[in-house]
Amino acid sequence: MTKPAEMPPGKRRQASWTQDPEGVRRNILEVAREEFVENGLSGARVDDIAAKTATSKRMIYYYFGDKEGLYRAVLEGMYDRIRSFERSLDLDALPPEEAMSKLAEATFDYHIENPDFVRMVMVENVHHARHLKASRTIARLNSSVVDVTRGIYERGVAAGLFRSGLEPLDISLTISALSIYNVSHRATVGQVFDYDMCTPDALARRRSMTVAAVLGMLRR
Amino acid sequence: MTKPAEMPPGKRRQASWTQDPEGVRRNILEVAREEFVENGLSGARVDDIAAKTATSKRMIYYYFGDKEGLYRAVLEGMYDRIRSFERSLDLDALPPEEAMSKLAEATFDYHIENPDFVRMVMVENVHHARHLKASRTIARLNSSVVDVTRGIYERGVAAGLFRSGLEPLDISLTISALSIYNVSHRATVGQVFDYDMCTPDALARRRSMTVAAVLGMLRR
DNA sequence: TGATAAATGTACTGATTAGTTCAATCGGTC
DNA sequence: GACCGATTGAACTAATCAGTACATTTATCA
Repeated sequence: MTKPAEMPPGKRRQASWTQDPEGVRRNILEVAREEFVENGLSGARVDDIAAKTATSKRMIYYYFGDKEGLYRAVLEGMYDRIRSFERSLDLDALPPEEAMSKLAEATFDYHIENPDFVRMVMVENVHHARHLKASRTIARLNSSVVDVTRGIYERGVAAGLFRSGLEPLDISLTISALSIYNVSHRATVGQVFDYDMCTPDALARRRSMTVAAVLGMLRR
Repeated sequence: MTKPAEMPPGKRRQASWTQDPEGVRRNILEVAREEFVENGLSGARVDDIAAKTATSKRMIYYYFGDKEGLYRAVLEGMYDRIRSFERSLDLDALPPEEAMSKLAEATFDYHIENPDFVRMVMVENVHHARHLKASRTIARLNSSVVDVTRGIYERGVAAGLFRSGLEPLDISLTISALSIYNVSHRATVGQVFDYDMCTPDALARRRSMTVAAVLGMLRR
């Protein structure tokens, strides 16, 4: 009760400590996410990550092997999250146009609320998705959103509301493009056009324009 | 006439050399563009750039001061190019819907044909547009495209073709989002959905969907 | 309780990397 | 043809950084 009580919580235990593999792992992953999202893979520093951790650099290598292993683990975690978001979508009960609107809005909102994911995907694209390729967990766990989109689209075509001949995947990609852009290009757009896409007002506009664009593209 | 004739053009002059400031500058910028586009700012190596140059590392620092100065110069060059593309647009003679289609298509094509620019903008966004901010040349030389868009949009509204109340800038951003995505996210989409957005077929589809989305969003 | 494996801390190292030093050479000019 | 600023080359350096060696502590279980 002499020293431990005054420890800044989460940092610097010395004489005695208790094992907590899962906690250490989580802690490292959290810090690493912030650093990779902020600085990219090559910009992030293992020493900086370690310093912001409750543990030491040693542990990073113990659990994740090397810097890229850590990066991959962060990436996988983020894809896990969005996959579970996609699985949570349940739009079968709604009429086609409404379902498609809700799908676009939910996707839009997800990206606004998860800028870290958007930035990580950007970083990964700069690296030509090399680490995505290397990850068994992620590869080929793909199409849940596309299936949702296909379902809605086909109902819409059957109901005579949507024009036929479109690829569901293309529809998904259009929604994705319009959703991601607000986050991914916020900085350059902000600078070049002196316009912040992420104020509540701007977001409301861009959100409704996204829905309008998607539905406009589908209607016959 | 003894040595110079057999020099691999652009590399390794030694005993004697001829001054060519502009050539050296251009050469460095070209190589640097490739490297920054491929590896990002922190991923690019000054030594690698120098090695691929017809000149030496010394010259990089002589002309550009430091790594960031070189990066900024590359960035500025790319924005110069797209600004001149934007100025070249002349759509006033066309009826509003056709003009808007052509604008969307031209923007789409520009990004497909200039993946380096798209990637550089991505990199810059990862850095929160810090270098764009620092560049006098680029800052505030903005809105030419938006002016073009506004012109077309207002003609369309006046003609009763487009619904009113939209922001021209938002229309520009929608076109931009749909155009950039194909290049910027080619790698991750390719991996996650096992789909190459940049085959001729895929591009044709995405191009026409982009036009459909933009017009669909504008029509009343 | 003692042996063993898992988890952790401390201190170090070899390589890489941005940036520099110093001097040589070129292209004009007077 | 000598002088001077602009341009260039080759080798060097100080700092940074990913990764490691080695020792120590904790938990588990027989």
